[in-house]
Amino acid sequence: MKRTISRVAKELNVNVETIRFYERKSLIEQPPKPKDGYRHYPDETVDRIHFIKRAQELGFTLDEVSRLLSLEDSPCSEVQELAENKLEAVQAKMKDLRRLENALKALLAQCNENENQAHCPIINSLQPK
Amino acid sequence: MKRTISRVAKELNVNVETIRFYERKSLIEQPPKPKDGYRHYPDETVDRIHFIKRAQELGFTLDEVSRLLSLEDSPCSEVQELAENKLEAVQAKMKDLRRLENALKALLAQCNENENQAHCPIINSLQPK
DNA sequence: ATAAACTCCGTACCAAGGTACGGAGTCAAG
DNA sequence: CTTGACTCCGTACCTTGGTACGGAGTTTAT
Repeated sequence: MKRTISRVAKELNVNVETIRFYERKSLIEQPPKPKDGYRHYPDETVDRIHFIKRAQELGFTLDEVSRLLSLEDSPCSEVQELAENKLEAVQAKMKDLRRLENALKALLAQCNENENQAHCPIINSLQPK
Repeated sequence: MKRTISRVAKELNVNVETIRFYERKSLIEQPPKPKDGYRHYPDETVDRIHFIKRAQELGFTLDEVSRLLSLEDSPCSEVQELAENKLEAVQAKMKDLRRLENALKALLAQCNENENQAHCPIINSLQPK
């Protein structure tokens, strides 16, 4: 029995709508519509969606996944470059979050030392002097 | 001379449209429109936008900023709770990014050890076996 | 007094990654 | 053979934090 779109969805634990969305984005190819009946999806499409999902778990956007898919048979170096850029972006984001973490921790520490529970040092720090 | 919206924008280095956007979101109050002429913006509004911008720098969303603004004269504990939640969210996000960082580093290491430059181990790891 | 610059207001649009809806066609089970 | 489930397709909607546009009114500079 042929694989309809909802079978694919079930196999991969994604929504039918998501698959159609990937089709619209040209991340996967829409199988031809048979004279009568429903479209059926080959193994390649299932594999491709799998690929997309794994790449997303690595933090790649769909646009980047699209590039990765186009590099499937390309030399390592091009893929490597994408991965390096992503790594840098991840590290930059972490740096920013560390800044937030430190700022929040400092403010919370001020709260704990605060005698005057009626007025919060966090609010104070946000108000222009 | 009264402060028009573009004066506020210039003072705070934000767009006029952003100020209007905050008005629509009820983060700031729109000053009444005089019988003739333009609205003019009091110091309080400028201070409030300043507050918004600083809170955003701490990672708070506009919805959260809205809550913070409503807590301006509330006991420390409520503000503290918001900040603690934010800190937790920041730390959770960092944890996720560290996972990405490690995964990407591991893949890039495989690339560097890779003899067969024609096929990339990153692509390999994304493809279903 | 007229043109340039600014305000006001409603509405539409942007990214990203989907989700939801509605109507028509199709398929499978009882 | 009918009912319920599924597909197909286009389109609209969601979130977040704004940005852009267009026309009418107003103010300022020359």
